[in-house]
Amino acid sequence: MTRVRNIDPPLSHSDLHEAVSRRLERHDYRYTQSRRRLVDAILSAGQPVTLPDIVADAPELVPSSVYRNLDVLERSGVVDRINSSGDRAYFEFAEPLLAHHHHLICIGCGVVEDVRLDEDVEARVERSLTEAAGRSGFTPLRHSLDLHGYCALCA
Amino acid sequence: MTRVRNIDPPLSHSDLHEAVSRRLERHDYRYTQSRRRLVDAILSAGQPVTLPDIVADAPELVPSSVYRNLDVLERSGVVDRINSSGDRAYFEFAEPLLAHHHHLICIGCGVVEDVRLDEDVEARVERSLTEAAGRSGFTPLRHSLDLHGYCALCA
DNA sequence: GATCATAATGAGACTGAGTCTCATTCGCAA
DNA sequence: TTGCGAATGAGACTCAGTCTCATTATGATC
Repeated sequence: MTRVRNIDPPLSHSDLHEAVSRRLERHDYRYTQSRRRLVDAILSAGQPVTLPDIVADAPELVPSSVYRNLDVLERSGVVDRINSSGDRAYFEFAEPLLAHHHHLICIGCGVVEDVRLDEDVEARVERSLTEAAGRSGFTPLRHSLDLHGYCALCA
Repeated sequence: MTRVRNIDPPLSHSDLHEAVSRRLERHDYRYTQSRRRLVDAILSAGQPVTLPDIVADAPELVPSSVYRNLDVLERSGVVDRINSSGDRAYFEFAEPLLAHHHHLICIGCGVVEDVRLDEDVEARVERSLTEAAGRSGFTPLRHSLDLHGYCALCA
């Protein structure tokens, strides 16, 4: 699992653990050894990862526990789940642990890659979406702007 | 399945069937009775639908065939698959059979609702994304701009 | 309209990502 | 150090979606 890191986390390794710990505490979860190792595995990938990616990087982690802990991390706002076009979910650090960004999703192999846009475009999108959501009685939390197509390998 | 229709198809009922037929033919698929009924079921929903929605509306349709035909319709550009936060995929007519639009995805129940944005915002997003994709050697086909949050029922 | 080759269908078995269960272990508080 | 609730590991389980294969519909040709 040696992938290019597209979006650098704005925090150092120890600050990241610190931030994760605070978020877990706020939700009455413990920052255990295996959760720490899970966070390290996601960090070392530097890109959205699937369960197989995580277990390949840290074979001592047990799948059922990893799923459970990804769920805990998601509830605590540490991790975001990305539903790609494949049949597996991808996970990555949630904003603002990772800078705001979007995804290139390959229709061929389902791989997910991070990408950033202009501040200007972001602001307009945000405003426009919030307006539209209001009309439907929808309470928005975050937006995901994904580009679907073929990655360099599948093209 | 009486849902509000958010985005009207720009085509009449018969024009829609005509357009679907043409797209299937272009891909050497036949527009059979059961595919016609499937298209009607999606049309009558007026919103993104899951397999249970479709089968509830047209019980004579067999799940395995529906999946197979949704796949055929997707390959032919008749239908788009939406990966919501739930565990089931949603389907709706692809653009330009349906006007260009985006989705409100409920984190609580996974339901998907259609929504439209300003032309202006769309144009900027399109330009910005295409640029970003180019930098990654990615071949873009379409973008999906989804808003994640809670629907009126789950809020 | 009859015949034929091929595509599509229906029924059910199968796959596999993700969840649940439960006995055991860990982590924290007093 | 003890005790108790939270977390873990191992594996059974669920169920959306896919695959298989025998049967049936479809459209092309005569």
